[in-house]
Amino acid sequence: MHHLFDYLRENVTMKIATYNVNGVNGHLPVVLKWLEVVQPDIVCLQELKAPQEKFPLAAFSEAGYQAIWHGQKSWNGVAILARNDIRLQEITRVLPGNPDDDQSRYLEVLAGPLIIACLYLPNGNPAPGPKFDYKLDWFRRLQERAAVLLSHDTPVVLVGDFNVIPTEKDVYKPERWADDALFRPETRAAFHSLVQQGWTDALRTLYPDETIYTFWDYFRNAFQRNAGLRIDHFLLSPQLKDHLRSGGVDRQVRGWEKTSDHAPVWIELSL
DNA sequence: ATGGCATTTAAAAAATGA
Repeated sequence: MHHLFDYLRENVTMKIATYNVNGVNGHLPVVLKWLEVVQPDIVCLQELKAPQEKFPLAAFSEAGYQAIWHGQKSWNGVAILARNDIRLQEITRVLPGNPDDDQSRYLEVLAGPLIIACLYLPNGNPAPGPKFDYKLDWFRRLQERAAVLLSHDTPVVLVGDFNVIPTEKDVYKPERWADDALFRPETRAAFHSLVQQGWTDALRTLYPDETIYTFWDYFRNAFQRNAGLRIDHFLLSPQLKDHLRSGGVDRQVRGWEKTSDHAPVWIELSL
């Protein structure tokens, strides 16, 4: 009976979403409304801005989701939600390589047939400086972990807020961002080098030439002017490349009241 | 070059973000 159930469930489309919520409690009504409308199977959240004990588990349970989360007081924090019929199991909540790193920015789980690594890469501003050094070192550690993940047979999705504008196409005014930690050559090189391991940038692959933004800052009517950035990404391991069916940005959510400065991004995989 | 806005923490103003 269980085998039959697994067989049936694994031959459907799985919708995976990522959303930097900029405060999971401050923006909880928006997150819940979006979940109800979109009903993704798996959701990666970043910037919880909540300590471990203040994660709103009850609200997500009521919405039909189980959760694993790694909170932190004031800043950072990542979580993975999965619909209740999906087997969800933590692998690690630490990005290896720096025992002194106490920032909650990485969570890796087994979710059904997939490994999902939910990440919130450091912003890195101002650059140059110690924060930029931390960003690049975090990137180095991520690339090491990503290589390990690629060496396994299980398909992997690296997903979250990378705080990287990969190309000039991904920012409304590239010249304004030349010295920013999200767009500096070192940052773009690190992202490019990661992708070159064999990952597929899902949204860019689906829409090679279109303007795709996932973030609009709160200032100067950035959303209304479409002055945005593409910094939230899905990277797919080689096994998943031919299973990518669709993807997009839920732009409308950015227009809601009391909303995050990011919009949710999603893909559909046929498994 | 700066600041525009928003969140959290915690009780005013600072730190952080991108």
